[in-house]
Amino acid sequence: MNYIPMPLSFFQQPTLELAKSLLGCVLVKETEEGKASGYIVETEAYLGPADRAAHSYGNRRTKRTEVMFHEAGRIYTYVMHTHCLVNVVSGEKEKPEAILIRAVEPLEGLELMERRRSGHVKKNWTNGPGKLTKALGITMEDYGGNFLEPPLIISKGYRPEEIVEGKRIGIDNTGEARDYPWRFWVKDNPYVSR
DNA sequence: GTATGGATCATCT
DNA sequence: GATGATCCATACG
Repeated sequence: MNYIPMPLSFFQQPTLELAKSLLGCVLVKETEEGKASGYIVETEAYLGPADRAAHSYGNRRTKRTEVMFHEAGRIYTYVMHTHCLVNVVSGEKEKPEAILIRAVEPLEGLELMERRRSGHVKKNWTNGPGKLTKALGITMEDYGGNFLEPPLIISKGYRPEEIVEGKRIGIDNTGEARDYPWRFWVKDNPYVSR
């Protein structure tokens, strides 16, 4: 299968628009073991300065959040407990906004994913932000790169029939930011988390 | 089906 | 030393 990276202009949409546009696109990771990919079916937006739940709240700029201050299309990976999460950097330069990829639907490299997620049924390979990174082989080594060229790219996929929006997940002590409807997913897709 | 607690580590105070 | 943008196993209804 041949993948065509989305153009830079695709990533330059407003963050909430991009979060919706990413649904149905294909996330592809190439490693020495082979290629693995999946359709993006769930995303979550983090709008820097105004978002108490974001790492970049109040323009907090540290070694970790640095890449969010760069141009759209860059890769922001982050280690949470025992897992690695992956984000698409959006917004203009100096605007620390990003979109968390929460779930994908397995497409290519099924045997590879099955090995990486051994002991689980297919549905549980990629239906969560920490799971899909493991299934696709995404690590902190991808931090700071961009989605326009290998080994990690976002490619054109399909156009979802219906997109649903709702409150974010996994945020409970961050005040009102918890209730912002900044989570998007493809309606009725079985790989969406929860 | 829901609820709870432990794992385990980079990052920040 | 404290804190999580999580996952998984276990317990219970």
